[in-house]
Amino acid sequence: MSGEVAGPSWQPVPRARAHELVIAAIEGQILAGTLTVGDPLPPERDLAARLQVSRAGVREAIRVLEGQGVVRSHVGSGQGAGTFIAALPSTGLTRFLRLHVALGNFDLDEVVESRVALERTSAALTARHAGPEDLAPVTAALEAMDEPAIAPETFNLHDTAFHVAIAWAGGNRLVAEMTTAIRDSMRLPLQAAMRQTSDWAQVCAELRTEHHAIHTALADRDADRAAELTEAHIRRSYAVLFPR
Amino acid sequence: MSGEVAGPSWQPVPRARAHELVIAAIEGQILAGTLTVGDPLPPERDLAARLQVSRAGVREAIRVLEGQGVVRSHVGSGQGAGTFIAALPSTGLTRFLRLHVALGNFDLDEVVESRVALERTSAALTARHAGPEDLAPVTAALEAMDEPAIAPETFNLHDTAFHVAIAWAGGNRLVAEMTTAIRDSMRLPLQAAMRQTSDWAQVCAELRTEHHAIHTALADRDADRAAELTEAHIRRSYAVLFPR
DNA sequence: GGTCATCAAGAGGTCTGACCACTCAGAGTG
DNA sequence: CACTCTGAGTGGTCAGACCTCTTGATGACC
Repeated sequence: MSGEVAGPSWQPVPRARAHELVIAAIEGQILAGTLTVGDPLPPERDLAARLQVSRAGVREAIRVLEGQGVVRSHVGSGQGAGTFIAALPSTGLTRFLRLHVALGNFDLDEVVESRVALERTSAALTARHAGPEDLAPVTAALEAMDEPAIAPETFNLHDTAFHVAIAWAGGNRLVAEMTTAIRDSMRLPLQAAMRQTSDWAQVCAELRTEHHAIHTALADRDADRAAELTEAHIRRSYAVLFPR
Repeated sequence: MSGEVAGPSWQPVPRARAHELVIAAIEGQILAGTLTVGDPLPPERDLAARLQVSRAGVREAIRVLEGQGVVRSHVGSGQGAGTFIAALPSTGLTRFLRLHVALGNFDLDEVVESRVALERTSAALTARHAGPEDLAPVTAALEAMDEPAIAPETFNLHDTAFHVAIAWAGGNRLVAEMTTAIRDSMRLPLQAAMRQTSDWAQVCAELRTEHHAIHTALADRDADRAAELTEAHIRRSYAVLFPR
């Protein structure tokens, strides 16, 4: 309690926990390129022994990385068993957004603005680069929504599929992952809003029309129009479904 | 091995692991709204007893949620000790992107396109909504980069700060978080590229000019110009620093 | 009465060692 | 040759002990 006055600046030492050291070790190998997609991690017991931590610490680290979609574990023996570097970004990102949206860390306006930014890009990319075969899932979702007297739940499902399919057709995986995660995190809130809508048939009809217009723009390879229509569609949807 | 032919469709049962059940339990409380930011979780031992799993399972679940920035643990006793619902989206998102970029799940073009989409939006939002006081950190980063004969590492640091500050000045936390995470995940690759540039002084001067132009557009509250300049700046930077 | 050292309690952090469940490879068997 | 069985190695789970940290109460001392 004495050296506070003008002493040498003591920077707080991190005091890392065991599992954080393990994460850092694995992350280091990944960033260094010595561990790439498909590679196996050593067995938990080995890793624990090598890093001088308990197996519990190793397992906690693996859980965190698994939660981020970086790693994937399989029980069993021989070929295929063990923990491997994976490429499953969706798993982690979706839960991440779902929880933080639910916690109110991001409110509706922010989500809408983000969706607009990402999906404008998706739409433009898809219009420019996607051929008819890439548009097949988009078309399929579009037609599924044309079912007469469709229930909000079903519609919402295909609606999600429609937007997600456009995102992936654009060929940009990062944009697509973020779009998927955001749209997915909004599925339940959107569904609740749809169920509370007074005139569902009317709303449904409008959404259908807008979807068809977007689809046409994509098929016409008109990037600007597709982007504009997508932005208008998203903004209008939220305005209708979440009136203030 | 007999009932395969036209038997009743057996859907695979999930076989969830213990920690996943714990996550689901906590996530359920969050989605239901009974657990919000600042609330404490029961002590690990209690939670384990209530959910009928071992403490290890509870700890693995908490680690996953901590990795996503949903929860935060503090040792000790009394007020302030324990595990709490938190709102730290950055922590998780940054590592997520850093690792997946390193793993090559997202390549450079995809990252650039995403940055353009997000930062165009940030720039426009900032130009529209931010007052001079919100622009202070942007200005500070700008001036820090004007230091003559600045080292690439230092420049890169302030460059990151500049773009991140714009993102936050826009007032959209989701866009800002994603922008921060992406920019941060590119810091090391960018730094490496800057160090390898043949004519650093020249590149540096160009980047400075573009930054100043963006700053002026923001101060002028010209959203369209700010967005256009930002897009051009990002695309040009990558074209110069990562020539093919 | 105030101030300070001390200590107990309660929280997370760690480790150990055991056992279970699953899966594959290969030995053994008809 | 085909099938079955078994062993071994992997992650999954658990129980229990102990450590460290932090707080708040206790009580001695001034």
